[in-house]
Amino acid sequence: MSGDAQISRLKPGRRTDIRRENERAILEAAEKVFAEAGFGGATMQLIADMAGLPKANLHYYFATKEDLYRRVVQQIFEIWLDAASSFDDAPGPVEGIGAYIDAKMDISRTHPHGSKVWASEVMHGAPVIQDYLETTLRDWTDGRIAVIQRWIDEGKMAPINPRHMLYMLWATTQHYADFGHQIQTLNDGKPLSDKQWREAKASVRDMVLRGIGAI
Amino acid sequence: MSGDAQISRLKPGRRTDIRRENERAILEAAEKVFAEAGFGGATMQLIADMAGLPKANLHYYFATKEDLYRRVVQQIFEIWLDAASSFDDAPGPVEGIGAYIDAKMDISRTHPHGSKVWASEVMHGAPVIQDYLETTLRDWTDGRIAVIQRWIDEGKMAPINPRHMLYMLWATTQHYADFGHQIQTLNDGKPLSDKQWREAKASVRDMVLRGIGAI
DNA sequence: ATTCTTGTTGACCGATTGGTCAGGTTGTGT
DNA sequence: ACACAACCTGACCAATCGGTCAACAAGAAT
Repeated sequence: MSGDAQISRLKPGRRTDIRRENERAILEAAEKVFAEAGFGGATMQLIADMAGLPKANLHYYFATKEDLYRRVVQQIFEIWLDAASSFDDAPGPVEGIGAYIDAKMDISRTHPHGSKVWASEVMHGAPVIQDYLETTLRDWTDGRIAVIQRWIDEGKMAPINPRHMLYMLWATTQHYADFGHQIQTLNDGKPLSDKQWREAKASVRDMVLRGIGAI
Repeated sequence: MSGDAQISRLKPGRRTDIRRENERAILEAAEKVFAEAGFGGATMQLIADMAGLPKANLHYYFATKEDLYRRVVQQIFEIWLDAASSFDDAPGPVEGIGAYIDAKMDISRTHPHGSKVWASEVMHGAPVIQDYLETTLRDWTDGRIAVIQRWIDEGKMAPINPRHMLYMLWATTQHYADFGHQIQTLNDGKPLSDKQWREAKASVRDMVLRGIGAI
């Protein structure tokens, strides 16, 4: 994951920059292609074309198609985990869950491709990130359920089932990324405007917070 | 779509039965394979094996892979449209939306594969059912939004945005099918029991109905 | 019994795929 | 100037794919 910080650090180095830039371009292109075509439908040639590199060059940086795919999936998972920090250090559900919804809605807008790749991965049985689900995600989920249960016990929200609340939250926020095309079609074929996104965020936040009796 | 009701109807006919049974077996296998591997990852050979037929026989009933895929997508869409009738003839949101949630949750349990195929299709830009989104789905959505708006005007629920309420409803109910694997992993690797499904349905219904101020 | 339609299938084909590799170029340290 | 490592890439390959086809088997109609 991270272990190359010793060799030749006199200058930022053009060589290092080349590697970093090419890997970034490949990952960006791969995220888009995997999202739009799925793992099976994506081709290394298409990713290469979109990244502006010859196909053989992709295999210089990423050994196999699966390695590249794995990196893309890990990327969105880490982004989501970072956003989850909104949950901590909150005095109650209105602040904690409200901030979490805002963060996840923002990610759905800024990283729609990653969200789709994750959804596709899970739908296909999570062949490459099953261990993440069983360790990191499970631990995170259990921790937040405990926090929510405490808020319930303190009378700060209705006695709902915390687990199903999390599912509703995940489902609703990610829906704006995963089903973005359907939403756009129902919006006269135009992407949601800034104003419409603000209304979407406010609607989701209000409905969820009212649904769990926090407001 | 439907136009063979004239020729040779003396008996139910073994030939007709063969065709119906084979098409059914192929569609069932295809739904599963498309859901688990995506359109690009699915192979006609795999579908044939699962249906218990030689591959060449698939092309006798369905000309191309895309034709077969199209039929699978149309199937789940019609099932959802049928369930949407729960919405009509309801005196208020508690009955109408409550029944709709129940129906969609039941479908997520009984037809998880179809739901995944639909999700995958939409995520990839709806290449084969774009016209359905622009016609049937749009009309249906506009109609229900009008009903919901009427309920709001009659003071039967809070003045939420009907469109975003529908999105939350679709997202949450279909999440139990599309992300069933993730839910199962977080349930100690075991599928939801009958009791857990009842609790899921009740949780979703309660949170949504409370979220829109109907209870 | 003969004819015709429907259903069945192994063998095959062109196209595309992920991945390899040899031989090249470019930048870096000495 | 030299050597070395990192980077680049056209050409190539075995495997797999969707789809075709000719030959055949089985019911139905006459």
